[in-house]
Amino acid sequence: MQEKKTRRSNEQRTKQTRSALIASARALFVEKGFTETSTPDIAKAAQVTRGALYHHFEDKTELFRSVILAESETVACEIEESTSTDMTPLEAMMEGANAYFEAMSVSGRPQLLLIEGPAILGHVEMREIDWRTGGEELRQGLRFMLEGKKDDISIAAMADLLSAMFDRAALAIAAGENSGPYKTVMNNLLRNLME
Amino acid sequence: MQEKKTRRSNEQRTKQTRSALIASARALFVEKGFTETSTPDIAKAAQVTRGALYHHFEDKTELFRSVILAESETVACEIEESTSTDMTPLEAMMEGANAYFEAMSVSGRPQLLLIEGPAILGHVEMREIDWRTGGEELRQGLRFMLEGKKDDISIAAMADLLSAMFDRAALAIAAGENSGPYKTVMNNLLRNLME
DNA sequence: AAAACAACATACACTTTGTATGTATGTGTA
DNA sequence: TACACATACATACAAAGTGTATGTTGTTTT
Repeated sequence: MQEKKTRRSNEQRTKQTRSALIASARALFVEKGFTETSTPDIAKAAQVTRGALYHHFEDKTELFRSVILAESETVACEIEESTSTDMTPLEAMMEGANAYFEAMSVSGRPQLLLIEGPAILGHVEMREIDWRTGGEELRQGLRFMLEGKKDDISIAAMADLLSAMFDRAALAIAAGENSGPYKTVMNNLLRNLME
Repeated sequence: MQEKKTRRSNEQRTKQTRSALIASARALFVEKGFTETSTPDIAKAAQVTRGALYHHFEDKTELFRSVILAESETVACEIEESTSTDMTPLEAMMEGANAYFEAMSVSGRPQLLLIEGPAILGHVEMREIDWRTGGEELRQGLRFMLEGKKDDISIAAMADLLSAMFDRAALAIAAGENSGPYKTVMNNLLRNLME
């Protein structure tokens, strides 16, 4: 009759608790935003106590950071998997763009990565995370496509501006706008960059 | 000897108190962000009590909204004043672009309008505010420039994406990046849209 | 098995928010 | 001018949330 909870190694305990917290936090952050989400609620949803939360994360912001990092890495992986080495730079760009939109169509991602993230962690840190997780590929692609035509500074700026458009498109689509026009405009723009 | 505070009409009292609160709130929101700014601090800075704050604003968010609206309208005005009716659409666009960057170089504006705003008020409301205060002019300009070449839907999408680039450029510049490359890329892009 | 450590749990002190209620100052009217 | 009323503000309070300090249970090490 006694509910002897299965014996778990510390490693397992940590992994499971952290996962549960990150998953529950993600859901609540998406639903109500960072500030409107309380640590008691997160703990409740993850079926642990606040003590566990504060044992594994320095504070609420640190937990948020973990959520963002996980989300960001997922997106980066999905983009990377969509492209292969035997594509032309343009093909890779186009495929990457599609993969990005696909990845960002997962519920809550635009909100987390493009709205809450910059507000809570700051635009500068979010930009760094972006670069580490996928944004660099965009710059690489541009570099190939514009070899010799532009200096590196301009290419960096262009990559930044381009990714701003991708982000805005993802947000608009998430907000209910028709995806067609946005995707068309983006595709045309990429193509025009090649000439 | 007694500090008889000058008799003020209710209209004056309201105007002064609200102004003081909005000004102090703006400064603190820029300095520490919305969530990290407390209403006691705002009231202290404005030299009124929290009672006054909650008398004039429904809650902290409503005060924030007022700050954002004021800021947004200022930017819109500065852009509008920069253009005149005797310019070609392209000229007006270019001038408007310059005016935007100029306006967004005021300390705290990118943070308020592009980061905190979307997070606190939501991306959808911020987009509406944007349209009411200046964003519409961008769409108008595009419509002129692309008369007949594109349908209205595409033009709306393009305007949105274009403004996303402007915003990102403003943020990058505010974050310390060199403004040159960003402005150059934006100018070239606008020019290329004309052909 | 005992000590040591990691993973939690509980209790508390503090801050913050919004509201409810009280006071003062200005305003319309007789 | 005096009174009634409305508006602007002040104070007090209840509820909720954050992070920390300290206690307890489970796991690992020796």
